Amino acid sequence: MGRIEYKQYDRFLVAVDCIIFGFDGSGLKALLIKRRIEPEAGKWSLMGGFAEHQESINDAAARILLNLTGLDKIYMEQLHCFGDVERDPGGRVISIAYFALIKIDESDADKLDAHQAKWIDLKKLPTLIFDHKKMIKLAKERLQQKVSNHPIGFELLPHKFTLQQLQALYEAIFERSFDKRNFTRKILSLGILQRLDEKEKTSSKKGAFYYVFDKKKYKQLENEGIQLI
Amino acid sequence: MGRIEYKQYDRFLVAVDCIIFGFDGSGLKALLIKRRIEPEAGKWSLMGGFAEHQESINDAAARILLNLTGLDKIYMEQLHCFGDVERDPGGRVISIAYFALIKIDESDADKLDAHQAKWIDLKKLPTLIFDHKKMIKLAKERLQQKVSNHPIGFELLPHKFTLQQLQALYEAIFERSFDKRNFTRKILSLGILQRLDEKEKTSSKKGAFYYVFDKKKYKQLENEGIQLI
DNA sequence: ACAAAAGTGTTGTCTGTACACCCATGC
DNA sequence: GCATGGGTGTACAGACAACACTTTTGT
Repeated sequence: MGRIEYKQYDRFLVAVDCIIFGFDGSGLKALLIKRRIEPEAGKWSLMGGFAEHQESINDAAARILLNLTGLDKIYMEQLHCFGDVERDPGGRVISIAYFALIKIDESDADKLDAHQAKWIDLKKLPTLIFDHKKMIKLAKERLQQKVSNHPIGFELLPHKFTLQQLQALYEAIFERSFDKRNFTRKILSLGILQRLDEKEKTSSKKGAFYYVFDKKKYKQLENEGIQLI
Repeated sequence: MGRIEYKQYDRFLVAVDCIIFGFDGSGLKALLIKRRIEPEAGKWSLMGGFAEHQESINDAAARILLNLTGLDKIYMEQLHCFGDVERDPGGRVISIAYFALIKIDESDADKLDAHQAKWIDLKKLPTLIFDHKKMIKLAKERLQQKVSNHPIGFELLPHKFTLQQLQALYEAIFERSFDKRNFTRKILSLGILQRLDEKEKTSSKKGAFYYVFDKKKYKQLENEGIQLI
């Protein structure tokens, strides 16, 4: 069966835009670039690109993320297809938005520089091209929802982290504070964290234990679903 | 600013496929058609069509739904973009899937006949073309999730309905049974149902009160979020 | 010895769940 | 008067939220 049908229908440019989240200990950040092509060259933008025929849309998203950050095997999830007629003044382009969670210090600094990419706090977003601000807003909502039931927050933290870092992350994502005692009890009761014998000593004299996320224990729980927040 | 850029990139056919849910008192149903174009003509399929340049993707979905059912102003939500390279043997087509909830008796029977459309119980799906079964599976999961927090289930019921119909709907969506007393208490405690003075008398001698969904009261609650299940 | 962050328990309230009987009516 | 589905209450258990003091150790 050849690819001979469907001749008479309109064809579209298909863009992929990536909302890349990171966390540096204080606020939740998105990775933004200075756009290099017209229209709107020089303006703040999400990292994006056009899908190609020989790759799936998911693969296109992975390629674009790799291109900017040098990272692959990253947590990434399709967000939404944005398909308004006038969303891109450069043409009839639909955009499939993806959001990704990366460890902020693992990205390739040279590549980021080459794209003039910056980590920008979600509370201090500049003007963005097209519908990119809407995309980020939706991505943040989806992240909140997802994080409530899945332990994907760990994708944003270093391999080992303290409970305080974890709590700070959740507070940044949900833009609210949690009671330290309740938070600790809840998280530990899930049984998906493993305490190391090592302590983080830079931010206190007593020192705080490091923990690691135990993926195996989580896999066991996954089907029942977990309630984190 | 003309539409002169982006010349060198690949262009895609963009399909829209609609998962149309309905409820007839027993099982949850999806509206399927016999496909009329090659490839795979004559096979069971979701209702779909190609997006056109002068319409948004959302508008395309609404057009396709109207085309099949004669209905507009229907609850419809974008589900996911399916973008695998080989998903459609007829060409490099990406598909944006939408799911819709309609009142099964309000659809236009002549139009359904014209497309050889049938309401098929989700538990008895036939073989479907392409990735359509995957689409339905994902749509059902999304419906469950959405219905847990939003009163969209009412879109599937007649304007006035009994508590038993409502419970049967939820049991069909979640594929489990609920305790009648707990279900009634929970639903009524939300304060979004209004009891009519009228009773449904065909299925019992005592008769069951009709209720209507009170949209205004729901709007007041919407921001807090509601927990239905 | 003191400053600074780490770590830890108890109580009351709310929410979910399990469970069984009387009611109204048409026949 | 009886069969049929309609409608209702209670008690227990688990989850959540509010709340403050002691511990460790580097200086």
